[in-house]
Amino acid sequence: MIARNKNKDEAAGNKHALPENEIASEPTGSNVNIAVNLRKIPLLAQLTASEMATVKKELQVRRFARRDVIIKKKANGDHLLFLLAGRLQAIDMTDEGRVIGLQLLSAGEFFGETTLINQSLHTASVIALSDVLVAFLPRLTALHLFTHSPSVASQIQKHLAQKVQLDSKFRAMLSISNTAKRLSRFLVLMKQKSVGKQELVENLPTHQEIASMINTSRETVTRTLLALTHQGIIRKDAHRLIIVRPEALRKMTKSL
Amino acid sequence: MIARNKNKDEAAGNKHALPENEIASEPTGSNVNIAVNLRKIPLLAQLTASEMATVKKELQVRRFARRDVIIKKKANGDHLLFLLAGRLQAIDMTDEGRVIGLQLLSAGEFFGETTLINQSLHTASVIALSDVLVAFLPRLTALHLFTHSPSVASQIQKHLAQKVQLDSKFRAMLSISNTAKRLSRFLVLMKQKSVGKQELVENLPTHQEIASMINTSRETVTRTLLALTHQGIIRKDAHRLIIVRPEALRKMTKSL
DNA sequence: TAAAAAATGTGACACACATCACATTTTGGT
DNA sequence: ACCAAAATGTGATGTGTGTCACATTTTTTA
Repeated sequence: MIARNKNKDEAAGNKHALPENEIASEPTGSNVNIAVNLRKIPLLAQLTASEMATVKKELQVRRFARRDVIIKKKANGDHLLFLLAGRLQAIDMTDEGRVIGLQLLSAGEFFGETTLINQSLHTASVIALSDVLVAFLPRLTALHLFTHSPSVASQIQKHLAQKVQLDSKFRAMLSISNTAKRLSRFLVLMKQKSVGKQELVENLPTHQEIASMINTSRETVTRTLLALTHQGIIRKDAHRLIIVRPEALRKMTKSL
Repeated sequence: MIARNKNKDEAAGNKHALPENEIASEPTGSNVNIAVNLRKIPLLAQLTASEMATVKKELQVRRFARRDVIIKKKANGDHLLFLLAGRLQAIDMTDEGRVIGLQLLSAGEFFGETTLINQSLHTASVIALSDVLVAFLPRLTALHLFTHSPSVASQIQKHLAQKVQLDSKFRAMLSISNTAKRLSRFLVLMKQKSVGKQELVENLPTHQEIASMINTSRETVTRTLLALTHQGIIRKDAHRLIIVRPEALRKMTKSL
């Protein structure tokens, strides 16, 4: 099942493979000095002036290139991280070395929070899908906010609860045996806005990335997407996917 | 893939199928009047005397029989629930009607919390694997504790963070292509205590239940478990499974 | 804007495992 | 202690889709 990276198709995925030996606790990436508008980060938007000042003082911004590793699995959770610009993906690896896509992150979102809360090691790696800007907030400051800032505490609680529910939807999706149905369900979960009767998926991941998230092969994603296009259910346009007939797609996920 | 319940083997699973039409918001099950020792529920153990009094007043205990439905997917989240005795399973269904096992719950654990926090509808159903005793705490009281009791707030935060991390482990497990490896990984995730060099899985679910959690068929679970037994890696004894050679099992999950 | 690297598209083939259809054993209810 | 119902065990068979091996197109990078 699914490619092992000896195949030409996958080889690329391993070029920036995570070096197992080097335990990075010091964040890598190049420091940049830019003014961050903290009010634009939802989690921090409602901090008091004094909290805001502390955060501003301790926040460090770093730039990473596409394919760089921002968090390495099993490393310590020293910081809460904010994605200021670009796109990230949380991944794990099977023991055969195949990538398992866990989560896609967009600007404004934060990550690394569960590791801080549990005082555990990172359970997944995070890599850059594009050039990115990431802000690092030291562990103790972040934990203090988690417990002492009512606005942050409540947001974290909601955020985690939502993540748990989303994960259970993903689990259900992964349990669909038929690959075409699984992909259809994935598209339904991915869709962001609706424009009239049509629905939109912006920033469609590559076939390889999709494959890694829905537990199938790159080729099958290609074939299935083609089939859906021929049936007039979806349409592709640059990096967007338009669900032309959402009902048809949703029906795909059900009836045999 | 995997049985559709027209098969004799699965038919049983559908006998107590969740009736889609009836939207149960009132909890079912028969009321019982027993004194609950709240200090034995970890989440409530550190409440103040006055909080404890309120909870005691509002808590309702109900008894359910094996296979009863305690929470129905898409119902409102009106209560936080505590499992006082017995075993529960959170499940979802594929559109073909196959059961997807999401989580096993044992005495002392609570559930229904994400629905309360998100003010959403239940995203999964919960059924009794044995006769059970469940305590119901009304929504508003529970939410009040979540935000106003520091001990509860912090426990909920840790609990959710842990759940998220466990879910990601499960996701990784589900992405293992080889069924035997997947089952081995599942056993590793299930193992509770270690006795000397051997490891224990108490309350081993039925083959059918295991199959529903690791996305395979009941027959394959039977065959694989048999194979592992013949290799002397595991041993079965009543409702326990003994991992005789943990290293061997762990190696199973890796090398091809 | 050329060259290199990713991403996408496509046919052929093999095999892991779901499915089916039973037999046998264990568990649970009365 | 009995009977029914669940759970477990086992062979035969068909097929969905992963794998391989390329061609073609698009995107990056120099």
